[in-house]
Amino acid sequence: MLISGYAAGVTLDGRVARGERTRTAALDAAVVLATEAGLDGLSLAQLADTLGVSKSGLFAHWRSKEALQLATVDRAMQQWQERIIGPALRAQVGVRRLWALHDARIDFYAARVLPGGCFFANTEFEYNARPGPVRDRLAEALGRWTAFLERLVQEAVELGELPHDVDVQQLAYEIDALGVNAVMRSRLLDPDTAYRHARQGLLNRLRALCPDPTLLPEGLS
Amino acid sequence: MLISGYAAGVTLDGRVARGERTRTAALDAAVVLATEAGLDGLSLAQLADTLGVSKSGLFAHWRSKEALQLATVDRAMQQWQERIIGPALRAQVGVRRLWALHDARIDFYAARVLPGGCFFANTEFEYNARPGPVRDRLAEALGRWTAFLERLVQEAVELGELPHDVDVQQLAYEIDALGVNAVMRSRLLDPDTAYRHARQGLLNRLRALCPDPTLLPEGLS
DNA sequence: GAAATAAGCACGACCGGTCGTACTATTTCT
DNA sequence: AGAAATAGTACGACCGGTCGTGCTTATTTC
Repeated sequence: MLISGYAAGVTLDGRVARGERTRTAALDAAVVLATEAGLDGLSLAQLADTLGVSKSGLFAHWRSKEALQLATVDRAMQQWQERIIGPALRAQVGVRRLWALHDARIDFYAARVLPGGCFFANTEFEYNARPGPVRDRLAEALGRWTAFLERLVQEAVELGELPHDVDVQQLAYEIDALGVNAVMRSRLLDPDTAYRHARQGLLNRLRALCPDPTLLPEGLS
Repeated sequence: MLISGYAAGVTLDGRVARGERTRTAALDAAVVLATEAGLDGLSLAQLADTLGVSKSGLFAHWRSKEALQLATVDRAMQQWQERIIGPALRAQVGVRRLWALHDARIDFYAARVLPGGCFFANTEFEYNARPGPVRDRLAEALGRWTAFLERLVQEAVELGELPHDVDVQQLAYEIDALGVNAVMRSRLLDPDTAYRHARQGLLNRLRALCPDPTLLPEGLS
């Protein structure tokens, strides 16, 4: 949502314009803070204070709070892509990539990159029953994530690393469920137990399904 | 948090006092509204309007918003007990009770008793990173629910309906994860698919573990 | 190369509205 | 009659948002 500023946020000699830098910094901070306080619960004053910027300065970049919220969701998707999906794609396709994805996700939670937990889990529950553009964007993000997970499972099936009669959507659902529950419990109960259960859950599933044990990581417990 | 009113909220002839009735009605409404707007996001004005009562009327029953939030959590636990745990306890102990619990939970979500989804899932994600009495109460609620789930699994093991080497906590974790994910996805994506995956997930697990197929419900798909 | 111009950017002050909360008066039930 | 329950009212703080102004930076002109 670029209201003013250089086109595409770069100067003619290719450097990143000042405004573009503050924009990104603002969104990065917004992702962190919104994960703690909620996407709606985060006040513009709080965000502005954290950035050392005035509230009106934020309105120079986004025409409304909702526009900033949408941009924050997009930024969080980028970060998820870089932090979770990227590493997974560097693993070999198939069961190993599926495991790498799940593992990267749990690692991301365990590293407390976002002290508030998971941006998407938190905001998706927050906007469960709040129709509007933000909810739609979050639903789209969830849909894309689900489709990606299913594709990874599908690839493992097509490689013969998982049985052909496995229910792809079902397995993808269960993997995601393990992760969602992990981030919630890790913030309210014992974190290590939560992470262990999330990892062990997928490991058990793969052990039961995958005929080739060399594709799986060594035992966890 | 009873500030005024008849002791124990009953009159001398045993009827429920007026204030006690409005208190309960207020908490019931608060559970519904907080599930939609968040426990913190719900404003006292909105709650008072819904009840046809003035804001200050609420302060006669609870000294602060936080006190009302804590009472709301307690009320939600009561409802969960009546709606989910109660029906499960009427099923035969063991695998059948475990299934009844999971099934009652999914039914509860599917019936949209709370249009906003699940009170506990929503608020637990909301208070993930907000230390204080409310978060502590929610953590306690989650801990109790977890312990209950684990006890049901344990009972099934002790009855010999599940193998003795099954990881009780792990299985309980996975069952809960299926339910949590179901309520989230049912509000953002296709509800029926979410419920089906949640049910099928446990069914698959039990089919793989339970030596006696007569204890399981008939196939779902 | 320097001066002038224009655009991008951020600021402080301020708006109407709503938040949670307190205090007092009045109605309603026991 | 007296206690309990509720309404009315006011408050200070904070909410999202607007506006006019000045500083900084890039581009153009001389």
